Order: sequence, then structure tokens, then C-alpha cells
Amino acid sequence: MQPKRRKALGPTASQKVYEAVRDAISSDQFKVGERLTEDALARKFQVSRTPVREAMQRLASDGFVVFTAHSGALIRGWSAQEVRDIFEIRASLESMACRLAARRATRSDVERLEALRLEWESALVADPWDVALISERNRAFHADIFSISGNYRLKTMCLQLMDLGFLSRSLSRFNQDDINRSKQDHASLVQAIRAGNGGWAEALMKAHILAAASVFTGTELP
Amino acid sequence: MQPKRRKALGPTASQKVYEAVRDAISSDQFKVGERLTEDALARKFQVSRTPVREAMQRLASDGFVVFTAHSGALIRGWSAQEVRDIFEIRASLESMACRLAARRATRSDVERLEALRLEWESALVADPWDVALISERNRAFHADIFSISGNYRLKTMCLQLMDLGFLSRSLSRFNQDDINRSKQDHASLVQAIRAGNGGWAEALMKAHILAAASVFTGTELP
DNA sequence: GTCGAGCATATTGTATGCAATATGTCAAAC
DNA sequence: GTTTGACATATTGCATACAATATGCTCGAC
Repeated sequence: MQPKRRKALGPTASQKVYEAVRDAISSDQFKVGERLTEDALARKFQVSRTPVREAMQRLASDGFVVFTAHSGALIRGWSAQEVRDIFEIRASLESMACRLAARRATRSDVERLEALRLEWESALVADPWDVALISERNRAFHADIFSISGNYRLKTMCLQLMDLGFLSRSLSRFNQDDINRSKQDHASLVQAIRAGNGGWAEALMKAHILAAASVFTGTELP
Repeated sequence: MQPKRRKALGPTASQKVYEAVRDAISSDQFKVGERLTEDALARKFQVSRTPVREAMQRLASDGFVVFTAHSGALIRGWSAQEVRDIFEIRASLESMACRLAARRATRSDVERLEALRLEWESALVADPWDVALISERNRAFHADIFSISGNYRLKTMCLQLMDLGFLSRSLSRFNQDDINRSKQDHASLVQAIRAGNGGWAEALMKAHILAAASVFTGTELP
């Protein structure tokens, strides 16, 4: 609970830099290990180093970059172990979100979720190579489940894990079978949530994430 | 994986302010809704506003304070719903950590964990009112389980949830029955992990957290 | 040719000043 | 008494300057 809430404000320079760099990282526009110097970013965004530094601090806190004192920010990479760890956590948290969502979903929630599912599927069918659009609609679908769960912090944490950046490279590893399974998974998920069957929804999502983990890491999780 | 790793450095002013304010919040030294003005903190720590601002940004990112543009940082409060949400997530993540820990724990892991458990229990017996010491040793016990799990990000996320600050007020709500149950829970947890029984350890931790949630919120979680 | 010391350069860490915005006070209208 | 507006004050947002530290290069020893 925020003790005080006030009207929305125009974004500050720091906020704009933060969002721009975060989105650039999420969409894989930097190389792993690349150094982000404050001066270069400041010139790029036409601001001073101060708001840039603040943006970098937040990005480091979010895990997008590694920030070392006196050395600056580097785009971080992901070891196979770290990727496995993250999928393991996602499987737990997102399946929990599904269980909660199945219990709390209203009729209109289910309709909206189904619409998002169809939008994702149509993007997938229309152009399987438009990774950006497909990823965004997949994210919207999952995010809607998190919202329906009613646990706001859970939503935040799940989205943070989804947005970590290495996912943008994952779609290219999906073959036709993986894609078909994903479509089936999403359809079943909506069905389970519509039926209010928390256990089913939970198991489906866990399987869905672990399948993605398997494709991504090339090995099953223990 | 951090692409580059260099030797540890002396803490910067920003880091020192961050840690000091974070610990102060965790140990409940500010009132909910209290405003943290940059100038006051800067004077208090004998630094300029710049490192203070950076520390506040990180604290806001960690969820310790609410940061509103042009308005500054406020100590955040927690609604009953938010507390329930957090315990719900903790139950999921920490029970997962226990399951992993039971699978991976070596003999020396178990011995160290048992030692931490005994230290916690002796603090509890020696002076049930020394909340700071008991909390710290409880945290050390749980943190060691997270470490044993082998999932570093899981550890980070669990500790972040444990350190959110409202927990420091929770011990005062424990009656003798709650304390006895906690002692039993911790002992059983070590036993389950020693036995390598992941399912048992997982269930024990889930029950342990949900019991705490029940004491804290005054109502069971759904 | 390789290695290491030392210096020049580049980059980050912090302090300070000023502009933009929010906050609080006081008086007047009702 | 309550509310509204305006003004003075307090506080934050950003830019810039300088200090501290890291980086990288040159040059010499071997």
C-alpha cells in the first residue's frame, strides 16, 4: 500500500532513459558484455550523466546490467545454470498465478484472456518470423493471467522474470512441434481457467514453462 | 553470469547510504508514510545529495520506499492484502527452495544448517524479547536453506521478500504456542533435508510459512 | 618477443548550483 | 467555520565541475 498517491506525472529524463535502455536490452539490441558508458548514453539521449546514472542503478537493480563500482554497467549474460534457475522459478510462480486465476476469473476476464490468446495465435500464424510481435502478444497473454490472479506483487515478479532479455532469442529455437504444443497449451490454459479448475490450470502452466525451458536449455529440468 | 568480474571494492558513499537506510527500514526505525528528504539524509551521512538520491532509487526499486517524481521517497506501508500476497509467494518460493535443498544438501550443509537452527533456538530460549537477534538468526537459518538449494536467484528473491520490513513487527504477535510450533517446524525441516526427502521438506516449509501468515494476518490464506 | 612499471587518458563517484515542481501558509470570499 | 487562490518556502530534477579510480598504452628490462 502506498501511503500517498498522486496524479500521474510527465516522465522525467531519468525515467525515459530507463525505459529506453530497458526496452533496448529486452529486444536484444546490445551484445552481452557490452559496456554502457554514462557519457555515451548521455549524449545519445541529450541529457546529462546524472539521470543516466539513476537509470543504470535501476537497471542494475532489476538485473538487466551488472554494475560494478568505479567500472560502470555491462550488459549481463546468462549461464545455462542461471537460465535453468530462472525457468525453475517461473514454473513455480506462474503456475501459482494460474491456480489463483482459475479461482478468481470472472466471465469477462476469461473473454478478454481468450481474445488475447487469439491475437497471439493470429500473429503466430500470420508471420512466424515476426518475433517482436509474437513475443509481445505472448507477454500480454501471460500478463493478463497474472493480473487475473489478483496478486499484484506476483504479477510484478513474473513479468520481471519474463522480461530478462534472453527470451527474445528463444523463439528462434522453436520448431513446428514446439509451436503447435504452445498453441495447444495456451488454448488448454484458457479452458482450465474458464472451468475454474485451479489444479488443472496450475499443472498446465507448469508443463508449459518446463517445456519452454527444455527447448531453451536443451535439457530437462531436474 | 556476469561477463566480467573484478575484485571487491571499498563501498561507495551511495552503497553505504543504501545499506544504512535499508537496515533502518528493515528494523522498523521509520514510521509508515514518513518522508525521507534527500537533504536530511545527506546531512545525516555527511555526503551530498547525489549518492543519497542513488540510494533512494535502489530502495524504491527494491520496494522499501515509494518514490514519486518531484515528491521524493516515502516509507511504504502494507495493506492486509499485500501482506497476504507476499506470504502466498513466500510459501511457494521457499517451499520450492526446501525441496531443492533436500535433494542437494551434503552432509556438511546439513551440519551447518543444524548449527544455525540451534543458534536460533538458543536465542529464542535465552530472551524471547530480543526480537532483533531472533529475527537475524531466523533469517540466517532460512537463508542457508536458500543457499543449499543451489538456485542463486531464488535465494535473492526469497531474501528480498523476507526483508521487506513488516516482518520485524510480527514476532510480537507470536504466542507461546506459535513459538513452540516454530521450533518444531525448524527441527523437522532439518530432519527432512537431512533425509533428502524433498516432498516432505517442501510441505513442511509451506506449512511453516502459511502458519506465520496466519499469525500475522489473523486469517488463513485461501 | 614478453612482461611489467609508470604515465596519460578515459570513466566513474561525488559535490554543488540552478531551474522546475511541490508543499505549506495566509488571507479573503462565502 | 470552510474553502479557494496566491504567494513564499521547501524539495526535487538536472547540469556541470572536480576528484578518485580504472584502463590502456608506451617504453624499457630481460
